[in-house]
Parts: sequence; structure tokens; C-alpha cells
Amino acid sequence: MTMAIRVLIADDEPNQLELLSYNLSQSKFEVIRANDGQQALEMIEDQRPDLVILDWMMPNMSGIDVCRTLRSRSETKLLPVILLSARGEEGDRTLGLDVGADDYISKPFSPRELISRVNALLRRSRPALLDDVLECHDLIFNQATMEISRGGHAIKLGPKECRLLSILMERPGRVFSRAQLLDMAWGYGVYVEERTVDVHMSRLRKAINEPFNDGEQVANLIRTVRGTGYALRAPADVL
Amino acid sequence: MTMAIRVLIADDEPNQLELLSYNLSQSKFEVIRANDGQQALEMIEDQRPDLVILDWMMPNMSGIDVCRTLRSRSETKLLPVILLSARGEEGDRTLGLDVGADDYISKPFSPRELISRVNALLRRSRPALLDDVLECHDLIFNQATMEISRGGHAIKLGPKECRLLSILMERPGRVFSRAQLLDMAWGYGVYVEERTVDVHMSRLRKAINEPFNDGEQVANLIRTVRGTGYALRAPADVL
DNA sequence: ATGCTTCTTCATAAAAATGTAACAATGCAC
DNA sequence: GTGCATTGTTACATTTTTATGAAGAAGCAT
Repeated sequence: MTMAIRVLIADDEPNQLELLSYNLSQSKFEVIRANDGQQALEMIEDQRPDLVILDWMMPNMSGIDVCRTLRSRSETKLLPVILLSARGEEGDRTLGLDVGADDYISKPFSPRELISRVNALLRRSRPALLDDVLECHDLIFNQATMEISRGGHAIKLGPKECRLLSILMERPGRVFSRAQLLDMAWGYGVYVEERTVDVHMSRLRKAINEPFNDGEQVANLIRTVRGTGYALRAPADVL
Repeated sequence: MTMAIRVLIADDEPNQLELLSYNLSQSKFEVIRANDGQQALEMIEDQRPDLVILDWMMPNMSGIDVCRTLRSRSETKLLPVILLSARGEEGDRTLGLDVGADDYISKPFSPRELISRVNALLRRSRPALLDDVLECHDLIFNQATMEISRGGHAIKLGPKECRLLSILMERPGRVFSRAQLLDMAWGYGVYVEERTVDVHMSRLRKAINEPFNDGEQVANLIRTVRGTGYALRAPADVL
């Protein structure tokens, strides 16, 4: 089961801070913000983010100093850190990495670049967070390899069915409306018929029952909630 | 306990305003409207909506200005804001977000997109608002999974009964007239007989007593208020 | 109790939601 | 390009839900 990944961003420039948080929070991350180095340290201690992004230059305590401090404490020695800097000289980069940062991004950078670096870093340092294996009943969905299996039998899915399944598996039991599924699997702005979701659900159902086609009856893992949408049948415990 | 989520929409174009309100009110939101930026600010102060949607260009005070003002006041610093704009340039988008808006939607957009964005934003900023479990006596209604149970026994309801129950459960004790229930569960505009509500109430009663059909007498949770309407029997404490 | 009104329940026809097959459009690998 | 896989849409069968009139029950004032 995936938990939100918490990222701290420290930057003294409000607009920059806003922009970064916006982008990250658009992409599965839970963002907490600090306006200077001092505050960043306190928040890290309190809220234990999974990754921190520090602006190089900040009042009170620079990103460099924060990073050095983090590295000196055993609880944060391994905390992934990304440094941001306006300058792009090679010397800076080296200094940044020397001081213990895991990555260094010089401005200007695109939101996409930031996000992929964050992901790359997490994959390196906390593979469990991202190399997520979703499990539910006898269904196993390895998001790292995109391999899906049920009761040991491999299952082959098209991209859309894959996406739908992962959405359902991330919150087993929860009912998603067709509109929500369209947004999440197809994206906002895209216009496709809501009924299309039904068709894909039908395909998905067929696919995950495929291994058991030798007559025997298998539980239908996907629940239709009339008037509402679809859900994965939850294994008794979770929400 | 879920309360109606109040959304303010500010737009100087009456048609647009009408369209937006219609769509949002169809989807569980309570909508209040303003025709320009000035009015929007006043209404926000008075009525404390949970989220505001501002058109970019409005007479008196633009959405941008309203947003800036909101951000500068401590009471509204965190109020979720969505900006609407006819233009779609990247620059505008950035300006919108810079000025503190939480999201930015450029016209034209589909009702579905709007609603999903509103939901996404609320989920991000006020997760408690979307909290999903209604409880009253031994009745539990999990809106996330659409599972309903009474004293541990699962209860199966059709969509309309579901909706009615959730309306009653959102304000236990409160009496709703048939007309109100029709509006809330069926939607404005729809014309059906008021007597129809009775039939559904009857079915609802039967369903939530179903688990106890082994003769024993159970409290009738749904109270008929002669000449007025129906209410859920409140559990002593709340009004 | 009587008569009047307001609810409840039932049966059933009509409407709506869903599942799936079939087909056309699209994209991708070769 | 050809062939194969994936997608979105439509149509239609099937299932579930809904609305409504009518009949019976219950409430209430006299």
C-alpha cells in the first residue's frame, strides 16, 4: 500500500516556493514548506519528510549549512537532499555534492525535470517507496516492473487496464466514479465517454480471471457499485 | 460528520455563472454566487465558503486582485482558490499560481474537469471535508466504499435509498420536507411526485431493519413527521 | 366511534444502469 | 507499408432501479 511521500521544500522566495510545491503536489507528493534554513531544520525534525529540497541561498541558514547539519546527525544522515541553485558553475556543483547533497539542480529548471530528479533520487535511496508492489487478495502488481500476477499466474494487461488496476489497488475498497477514473487514468482535459470506463473494466475483469478459465469459479475482484462506480473488493480490513 | 461544502463562484458573465453553479450544485456542493470581484470579497467574508472559483477578468476587481487580497489576509490565506481564464498561455498560468491561486483552469473546460479539480483541491487542502464515514446510532455509512452497515450487518440499498440515507445522516434529527429531499436527492429541475419519497423511505426503512428480521423489535431510525417530512432519529446528543 | 387526512405498502410498468460483443480508428513495431 | 495490439464508441441484451396509482393502515380532531 502506498503512503504519501512527504517532501520538504525550503526557499526564501515565496513565488518559487509556491511554484515548486504546486508542481510536486500535482505529482503524488505531499509537500511541506519552510521559508528559511532554520525553519527547514525544525520542520525536518518534527515532520520527518522523505526527501528535502533546499534552496542554496536562504537567510538564517543556507541550504549548504542545512545539508551539512543533516549529514552530521545520525537520524538524518541518509535523508535524500536536493540542492537548488541559481548559479550553474561546476565549482558550486562540486561543493554541493561534497557537502552531502544527493543531487544538485541549477535554475532555471522545468517542473518536469525537478519531478524526475526527485523520483530518480527516491528510487535510488528509498526504493521501497517507489518500487511499489501493490497487493490485494492474491493479486500482485509490481509497479517497478509492471508485472501483474494472480495466484502465481502472470497476467497481461494493456496500458489502460494496467492504469485502472493500479488506481483501484492503491485504495482497495474505495469506490471510484467513472469521472474520477477518467481523470486519473486518462487525465483531466481529455474527453472520452464515461461508458468507455465500463468497457475497460470489463476487459480488466476478463484479464484477471483469465488464469482460472478452467471452469472453476473465482471471486470477482472488481465490484460494480450501481449508480456510483467501481471498486476493488477490499480484503476485510482496510478503509 | 459531513457538512455541505460551500463553494463561491465569481463571474461577471451570467450564463457562465449559471452553468458553473448548476454543475457544482449537481455534485454535492452548496453554491453561492458573486457577479464581480468586489462582491466576491464581501461574500467570502460573510459566508466563509470552503473554496472559491474566480473568473480572471471581472469588472470592479479582477480574479487576480481578489486572489491577492485573499492571500494577504490571515483569515483567508489558506482558502483554496481556483482561477478561470479564457486565455491559455503559459505565462498567465504562472501568474495565476504566483499570485497564490491553488489551481488554474483555462476555458473552455468540461464540467467534469471543473468538478474533479475542485475535488482534487479540496482533497489536498481540506481532507477532512471529504471525510467519508457517517455514523449515527449503530448505523455506519462509509461513503468511500459505499458500504452501509447496521450493528455489524451489511445493508444493501439502491442508489436512491443510499442518497436519501446519506442526506438524513448528514444532519441527524433534522426534518426534511419531501420537497427538500426531492431537490437534494433527485436534483432541482426534476419533477417527480412527492409521494415517491414515501415509497423510497419505506424501502429504506425495510432495508435497515432487514438484519433484525428475526422477530425482535428494533428502533425505527427513520421518523415520520406528520404533515412535514422525515428525519433520522438523532442519538440524544446532537440536535 | 366517525370521518377526514396523511402515511405505508404493494404490484407493476417504465426507465436507467450495466456488461459485452463488434467495429472502426489509432498507434507502434517490424 | 503490413500486421498486431490497444482504444473508444456504439448497439443491444440483461439486470436493477424507479415512479406511480391504488388499497389498506394509522393518526387525529371532533
